[in-house]
Amino acid sequence: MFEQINHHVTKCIALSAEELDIFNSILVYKAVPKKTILLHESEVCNFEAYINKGCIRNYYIDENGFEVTLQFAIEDWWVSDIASFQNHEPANMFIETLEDCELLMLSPQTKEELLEKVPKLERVFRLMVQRNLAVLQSRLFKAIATSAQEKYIDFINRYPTIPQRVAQHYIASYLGISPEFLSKVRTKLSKK
Amino acid sequence: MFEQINHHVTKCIALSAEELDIFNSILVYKAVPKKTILLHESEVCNFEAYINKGCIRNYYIDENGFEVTLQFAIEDWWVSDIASFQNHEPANMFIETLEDCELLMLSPQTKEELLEKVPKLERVFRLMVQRNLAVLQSRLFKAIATSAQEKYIDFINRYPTIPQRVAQHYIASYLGISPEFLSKVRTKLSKK
DNA sequence: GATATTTCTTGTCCTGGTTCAATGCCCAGG
DNA sequence: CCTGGGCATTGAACCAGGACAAGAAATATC
Repeated sequence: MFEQINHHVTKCIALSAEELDIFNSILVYKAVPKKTILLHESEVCNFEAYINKGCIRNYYIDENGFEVTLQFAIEDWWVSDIASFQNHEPANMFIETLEDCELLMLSPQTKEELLEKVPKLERVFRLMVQRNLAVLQSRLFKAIATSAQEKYIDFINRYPTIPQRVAQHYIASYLGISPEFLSKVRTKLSKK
Repeated sequence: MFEQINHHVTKCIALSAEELDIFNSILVYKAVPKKTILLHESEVCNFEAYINKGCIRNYYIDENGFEVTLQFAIEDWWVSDIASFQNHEPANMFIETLEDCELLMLSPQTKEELLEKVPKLERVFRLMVQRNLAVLQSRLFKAIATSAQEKYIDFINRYPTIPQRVAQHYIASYLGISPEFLSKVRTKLSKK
């Protein structure tokens, strides 16, 4: 059950067997069916979840009901609303499973406890956030500077397995275009 | 010289006088004239700079020469290409002073040294990155989901001092619209 | 296996924003 | 004091992508 996450963590930093044991003993396993809302806007997010198996998205909704998918997360990713989790403030996004999922969870308390017992992990979490930041930066850039077609091509290159797993209109909401237009882009591309 | 940055850091975490001394002794002061490129794309970023005074922007350029301003940074902010700095990989952005600046700089080596001597700061830097991430998330959302006019109104509410300090076309490139259209949005708003 | 529901496609019309060009403005340098 | 180069503004023509509607395809439900 823990091989995957241990491999994930030890890619960042070397840990002894005891440290890994502490780490694993603190994680809480949870199986969740698909279409479950893990976090609702304006709730405080009380988890950071490592995805052992499954697929999750988090998204915003604006006052007109317009939905923006912020991220798809699959195996070997973490999901959370970090700001809400960290500062115990209400989240401004939703987190929802798209498939049946197996998760390994931390709460604010257990994360605190973990970092106290294995301070080296502080670095792992910082690197995680940083990587996230880099991804988001390049995404913002593309959202602003490129056409719908380029965005879609870039998306399937970067996440080739996602299109087979999630409905197309979610991808449209990730790219910031209408589902109809995504469909048109796709037919245009397939004609080449 | 260090009051400002010390205040900034101790807002996050309590530090003893000795710890602050270590911190300050490691920082390197640097004055830089305006219009200086601090980091050029494809260089490795070797600094994290705290802005004691001045104004800086970082931006991407795509293959067609299209420019996107990722961030304006003023007093009490840090600038860097964190991914490049951390992983010693080539940057994909530029960092440029817009005014004469006074900076307090860390290099990868001195940051490492600092974190070793004052491990508590690890947390400060993580929180910094997290805050950055939260800002970027909400920005991506707005870039995708809102009109040019909304983006501009949101911008001046969030950063009321910036418009007086930087040229308008930089703001347009931050908002992801053309300078001409920003001008039209502004005249429209002023007529109300 | 039939039906209901959700998802995807296709077409038409419409709009927010771009591009290009012309004009005026500000101010830095001689 | 003039002059030249970047900025901002305005207008006209254009286009990428949105909104809406209607049908087709795929999935879920019983």
